Amino acid sequence: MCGQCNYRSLLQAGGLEPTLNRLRVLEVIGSNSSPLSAHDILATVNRTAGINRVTVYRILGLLVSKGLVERLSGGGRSLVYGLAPNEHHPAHPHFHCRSCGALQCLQPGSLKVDLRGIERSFAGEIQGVEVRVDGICRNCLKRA
Amino acid sequence: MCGQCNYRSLLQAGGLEPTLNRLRVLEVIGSNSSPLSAHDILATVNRTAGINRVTVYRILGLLVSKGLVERLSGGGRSLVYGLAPNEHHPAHPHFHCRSCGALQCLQPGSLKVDLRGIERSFAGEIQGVEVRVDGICRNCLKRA
DNA sequence: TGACAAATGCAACTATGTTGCATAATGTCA
DNA sequence: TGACATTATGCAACATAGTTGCATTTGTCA
Ligand SMILES: [Mn+2]
Ligand SMILES: [Mn+2]
Ligand SMILES: [Zn+2]
Ligand SMILES: [Zn+2]
Repeated sequence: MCGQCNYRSLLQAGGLEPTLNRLRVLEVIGSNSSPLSAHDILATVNRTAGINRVTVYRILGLLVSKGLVERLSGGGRSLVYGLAPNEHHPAHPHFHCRSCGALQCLQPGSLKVDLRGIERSFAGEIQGVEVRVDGICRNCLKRA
Repeated sequence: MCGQCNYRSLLQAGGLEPTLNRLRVLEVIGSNSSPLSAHDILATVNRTAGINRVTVYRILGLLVSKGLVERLSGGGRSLVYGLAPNEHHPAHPHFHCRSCGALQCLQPGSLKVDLRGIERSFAGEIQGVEVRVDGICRNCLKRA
């Protein structure tokens, strides 16, 4: 979630024409409190203006390839999309509820990952680390 | 990968009849050096004896629900399956190559995750943490 | 053996994501 | 501005991953 990002500038910084569709997709991702699936992004954008499913997938691919958006495993069958870490948005882990499927952002720094061991012993190039905590969310605990 | 597991006992410990299909699926998972997709498991089991695709999915669901096998995000569209952590198999992170898609197990302990911050601040029940490191593997680096 | 339950197979289906190709919108430059 | 190229979008078809309903087979046990 971000109140400080200028999405038009972000797109231009990534070398992408700031078309209306791209702006809408990026705004939906940026204004949501947790990462969204392509399906949810499509549905949300569609509430204000028509957009094709394939266009959404293509825009998501572009945004990820330019580093504006990160693509994560949602814990289920679909991938989810959130703003990529930047100066306003520190990287952070996510929590996936195995009961209701909800996904939430956890505090940046709430979970420390020490990469030094891998960086020493691993022969490839490390580009990112995804941490997903799984369990039962508070709401589902109450219901049970 | 495991040379020490008695798969038949594992199944029985999980309250599952040790049918041939279940044994074969569990052996394929247990003898591979990295987690496998349902597609790969099906193909491997099929080399020695016929088995239906749906049966494989159902067995995988059972093995996961009984805690014998863990289901992970493979970094792409499909989920992958590996032996669940136990006394012979400490939990460990995985590496996903964005170029060739290969998945490898990393050393247990090569990447330390400190859960204490979350355990203090998070209201739900934490059941597991999945860590996936993404990047370019050694082979793909050489090729480039 | 016969009754019952559990496991498997098969067809059809859903969900998610991709490709090829046509059209529409936009940018470039004379 | 008008011609032309480039880029973005839409649409249909396809591909892949996973699920469901229901019939058949296999196993358990009295
Ligand atoms: Mn987040
Ligand atoms: Mn592993
Ligand atoms: Zn929940
Ligand atoms: Zn590779």
